[in-house]
Amino acid sequence: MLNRDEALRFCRARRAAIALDYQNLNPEQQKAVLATEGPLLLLAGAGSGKTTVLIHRVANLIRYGRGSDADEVPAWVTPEDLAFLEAYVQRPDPDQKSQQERLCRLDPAAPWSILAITFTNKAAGELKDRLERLLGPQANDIWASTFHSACVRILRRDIERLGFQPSFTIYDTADAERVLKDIIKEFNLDDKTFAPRTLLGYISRAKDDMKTGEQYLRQCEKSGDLRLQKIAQVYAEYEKRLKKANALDFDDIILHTVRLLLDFEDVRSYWQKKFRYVLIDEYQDTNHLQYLLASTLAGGYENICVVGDDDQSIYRFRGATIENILSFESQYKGARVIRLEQNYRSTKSILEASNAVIRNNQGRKGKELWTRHDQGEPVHCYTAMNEHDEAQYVAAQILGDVSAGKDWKDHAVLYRMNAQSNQLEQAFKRNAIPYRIIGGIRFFDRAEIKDMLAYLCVVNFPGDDLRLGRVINNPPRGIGQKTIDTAQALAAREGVHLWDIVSNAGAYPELQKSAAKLGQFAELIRDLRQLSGELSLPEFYEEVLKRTGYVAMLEQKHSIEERTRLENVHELSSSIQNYLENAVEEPSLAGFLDEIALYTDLDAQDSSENCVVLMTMHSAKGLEFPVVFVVGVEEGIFPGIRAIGEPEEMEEERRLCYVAMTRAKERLHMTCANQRMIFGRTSSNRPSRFLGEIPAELVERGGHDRRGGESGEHKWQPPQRRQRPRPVYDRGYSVGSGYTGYASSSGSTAATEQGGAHRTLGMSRPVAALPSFQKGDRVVHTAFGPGLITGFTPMGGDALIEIAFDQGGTKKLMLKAAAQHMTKEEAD
DNA sequence: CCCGTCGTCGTTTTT
DNA sequence: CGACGACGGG
Repeated sequence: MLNRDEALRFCRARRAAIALDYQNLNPEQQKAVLATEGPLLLLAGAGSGKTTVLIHRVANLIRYGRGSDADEVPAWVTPEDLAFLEAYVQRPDPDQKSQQERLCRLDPAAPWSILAITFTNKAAGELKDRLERLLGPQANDIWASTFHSACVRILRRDIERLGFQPSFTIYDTADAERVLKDIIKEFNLDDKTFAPRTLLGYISRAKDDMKTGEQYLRQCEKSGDLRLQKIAQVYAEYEKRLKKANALDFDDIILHTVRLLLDFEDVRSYWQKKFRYVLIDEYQDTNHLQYLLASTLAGGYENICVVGDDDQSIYRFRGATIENILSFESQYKGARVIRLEQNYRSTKSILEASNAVIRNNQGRKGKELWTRHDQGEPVHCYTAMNEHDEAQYVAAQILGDVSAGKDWKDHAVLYRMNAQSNQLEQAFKRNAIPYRIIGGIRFFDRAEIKDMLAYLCVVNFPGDDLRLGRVINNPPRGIGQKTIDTAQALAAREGVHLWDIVSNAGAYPELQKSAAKLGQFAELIRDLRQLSGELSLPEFYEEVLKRTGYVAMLEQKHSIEERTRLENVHELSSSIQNYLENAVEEPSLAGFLDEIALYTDLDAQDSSENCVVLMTMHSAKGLEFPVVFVVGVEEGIFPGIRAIGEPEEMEEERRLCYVAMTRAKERLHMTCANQRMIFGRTSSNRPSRFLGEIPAELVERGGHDRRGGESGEHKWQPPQRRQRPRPVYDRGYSVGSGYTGYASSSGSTAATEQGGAHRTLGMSRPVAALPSFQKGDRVVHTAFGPGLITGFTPMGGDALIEIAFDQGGTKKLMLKAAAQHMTKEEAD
């Protein structure tokens, strides 16, 4: 037993000894790792090493428990131990490491008692991976997951208390909108004043407020607003239908979990006892409900650590409330706050410019990032004549960088709206720049994939009226809308599922005409249900493809579209394979559907692919690139038209600007255009106010500045640039060399190009229809004449091909674009 | 019942 | 410009 003074010294030495494990972290980061107990707010600026801290913090909990943050000493500690530890801190000896660990450990946390919540599956996956690398297999027991998957795990266990079957299905946004649309139709409401999407927003907000349909209705009745009352009625009906279908939408997953925890003391205390440490990442993106969930789960030990950056809150439009982070300290009295302000990512110029912009916001905690990095280049602001010129500038800069030794993948182009990507794509195709678009249509959002999943859902649970309605006449079985309406009306009247009517159609005189067809369909589903019990999942899926006639339907047609769909449908079986390989529990159809519902993004993007990346500024959050282009920085676009005159919205746009700018490590370009065509209309916007907020001395201007004459007529050139392979920009993009002549013809045809107009290059398994050229083919190009394909590199949904032309040397082209101008040379 | 044409209306996104 | 939904002819 130590005396008081010795105990104090022991604690100090213990903390210092533990800190030795984290010497590569800066003092603030170390503090965050070592502060294990009680509520902690970690304000982590962009590029401040947040994830590293999170990982080490978890590791510390598992290795040392609360050893670094406690002022108590185990009774078995002797003065000799104290002496040992103090000496160890002075001169660490690797041979004595295990002795040090034994002395420093205090209630080490079991992996399963740690809950680490992130927003995306990707982030959760990365967290798990890095933890496993650091801690070994025990990391698998850590609950590192998204809000939604953690809640589903909780709900599968206890949701019966709320009157749902544990086998509930999950409705995605499209499903939810479908249900709303049906209700709107049934209620005879105008779908313009009651747009499903808008209604879903109201419902979402009501849920965030923890209002049931009934409660919301009562609240709206008091308000006297007729439209709100209608909306509340729709919500009540929506709630009823989901309950009947045993379905939960994304909001319900959180809402019902919170209900479960609040209303059932035993459930609550079970989970509160289980989770000794709760960590929430991206806290600035949480909504009220998620706050409730987190604080309730952490309500036992109150060891809650939230990590976030109020300046990077960009999801207000989907319910995130910056209040959660701003008021954390008042929610948790005695909460510790640690600021991570050292930035390890960007140059001084980029950081100072970003700081200057965000400083114009009112509602923020206040935080100034700094770096040890060099000043670097100024921020390059280029004023283009139009969007075409803008895209060409970006392309030319990238070509310059690459010839100076940079990789394609060192570049990212960020825009406000997906619609802005088109011109950039064209420019990249013209200049043979391999690129990849992130976002847009995703694999699991494709119609054919949703169709197949709907079949699986119906087989899993025929009472799934929504999915049944989707597949009943798809492929066409002669079951028309009228029949479906009749059956639906019958189901509503009798209070049963659509399936109950369909599978027993003969009993209803109203369905006399289509009874045979309905019977056939019912038979199909019954057969499949039987098979699902007998076959393995992949075998079963093959049967579904065959027996539903879906594949046959696609095989009949021969357009590129159908070929692509066919491939996608087959591709789904690799998702099944993937599920089987990674399944934690006994794999099942229900388990697969569960996973799919929440893991829209199963196959993470392959970041090793050497491509320029194009994405929205929103998608760029959390990423970094040596060179970043922020395009369309104009009033009306960024900030968007809807934000002008709305101070709150404007601040959100500014935060978005901050996020976009801080993605850049070495060089940041921001561009705007004097004139731009968007949505088929030409408009002329002034440069964004955000540009004006960057101190002039940090900026280098270029391009066609309207006011400053043509001062910066020619764009800035990177100092290290020596030669450029194709001086496309300098010669002007519309007239001149044969190359650009080709470019303009491509520009006009590109819109009709097969497959290319679709965003097949999304995050998920791009199975695009590629024109059938391959390495070794002899081709004739309309602009360059005959040649031989000497290189073929698949890239996203496209491919970069290299062609050695008989005259004029070797050119690199994007296949989809080039195919427009190429034919195979017939063998003679 | 199926497929084609015309007209409308456009942020941002994860689960 | 282009995706998607509402109508009307085959």
